[in-house]
Amino acid sequence: MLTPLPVMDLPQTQMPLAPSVPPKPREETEFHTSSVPLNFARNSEIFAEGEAAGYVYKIVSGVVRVSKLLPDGRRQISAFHLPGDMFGFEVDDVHHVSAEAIGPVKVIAYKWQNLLSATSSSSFVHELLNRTMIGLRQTQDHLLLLGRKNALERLAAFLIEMVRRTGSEQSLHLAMPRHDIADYLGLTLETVSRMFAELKDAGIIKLESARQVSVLDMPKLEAMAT
Amino acid sequence: MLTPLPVMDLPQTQMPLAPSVPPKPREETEFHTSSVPLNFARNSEIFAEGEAAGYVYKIVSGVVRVSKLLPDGRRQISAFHLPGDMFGFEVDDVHHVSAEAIGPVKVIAYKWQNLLSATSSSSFVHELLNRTMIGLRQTQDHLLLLGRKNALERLAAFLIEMVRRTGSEQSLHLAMPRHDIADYLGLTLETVSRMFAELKDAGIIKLESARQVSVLDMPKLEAMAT
DNA sequence: CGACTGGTTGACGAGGGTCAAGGACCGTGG
DNA sequence: CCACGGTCCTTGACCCTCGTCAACCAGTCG
Repeated sequence: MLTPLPVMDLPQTQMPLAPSVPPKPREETEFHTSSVPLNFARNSEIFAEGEAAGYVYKIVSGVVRVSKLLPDGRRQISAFHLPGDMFGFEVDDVHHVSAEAIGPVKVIAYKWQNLLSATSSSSFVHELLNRTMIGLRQTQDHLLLLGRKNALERLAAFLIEMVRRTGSEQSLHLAMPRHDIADYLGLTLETVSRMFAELKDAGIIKLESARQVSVLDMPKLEAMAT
Repeated sequence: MLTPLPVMDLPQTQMPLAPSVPPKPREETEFHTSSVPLNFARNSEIFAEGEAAGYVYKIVSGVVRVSKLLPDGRRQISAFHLPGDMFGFEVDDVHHVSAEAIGPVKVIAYKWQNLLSATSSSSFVHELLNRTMIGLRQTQDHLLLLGRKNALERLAAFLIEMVRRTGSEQSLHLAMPRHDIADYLGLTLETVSRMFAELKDAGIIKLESARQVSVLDMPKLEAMAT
């Protein structure tokens, strides 16, 4: 199940605010260990597309967005990661997506090489294979959403996904702004906002605030997600 | 590198034409072996969403589409698989996508359990992990296409992908009809047809026939894919 | 209190979907 | 050899969903 091995409890240095340079695992801190706890501030970059990959991250707290950018700035968020999730796997040694902290985030970074080395149990490779296959499945589901669902269906599916993953039936808290939801769903933030209003007007959800949503009629919401 | 082990050379029975019932690996044929060669006719189903999973398939010849359906018939193709590709992995024992032969297809089916059992080398698990991570990366790239690219960019990206994967610089042969391309790109077949015409009118491609495309200006095509 | 970030709402237009007609290209059979 | 049917493809006309642009509102932090 992958639990951190020898963990150095680093003095948790205060992180600079975005968009300044994010902290990376440094030679000195990872000298004797394969797992390093790290903190990231709101909107700071955990790793960037094109950067050398070498670590796998497991979230302790906070939410992370993983995304790809086009040269002109259009962005697609491929996943949100919640506490317990892992991200940062790469086939080769280059990241082909970037990862950013949506709010303050605590992660544990594992050195990729150590995980696949002979010393590590093969059960870990199975674990990793499992997580990767699950990620692939979720991404395929998301393809269907982006390729074939309309705006209302997309938002409904998003809310259902969040309710399921956070385990919060009512009074769901959304960690991310409308802009991130839009870039996850392949929409604009205005359209996301309009669809929230539509679900609200239909009596399916209640907006306590922009980030705090109560699902009033789960069956109807599920019906809308098609 | 995963090559078939003891292969029984089955009498290659003539396949029924679609949409009749496709052949599945049967008990009698897999009794002593973990790999079975199979043939599928045009448009026949290799496996369906919701069906029990138990085999991994490697394509010998032909092209396979992997897709998901919404209840009302909207379809998203998540990938096309060419000879040498493998597909059919599942985390649990149920297929969450379906796979169909686009034309006549020859595959080798491997029993999933045998591949992960103690007898199989751990290098195979690494191989599988690699293929899955590559699939995940390609799917993430496709998310960006579906979520953020316009119709012309999508078709350009598709043609570039096909040129790269088939290794055919000029005179690319497309195995699939417009409808499948559309369902892969999240468009309608009419829009796909119009974008083909647009690329043709711009002098970037030449349409020998609907399925036979010559790329006249690869740099310009790459520029259009954004 | 003011500045900033984030969210909502409206007016308008464009990109791509829908509907429809017709053309091209097969393989089959008379 | 040609006619026929089926599948696939193209093109046009129209329309709808969602993106764009803009103004305004709400909450928060100094």
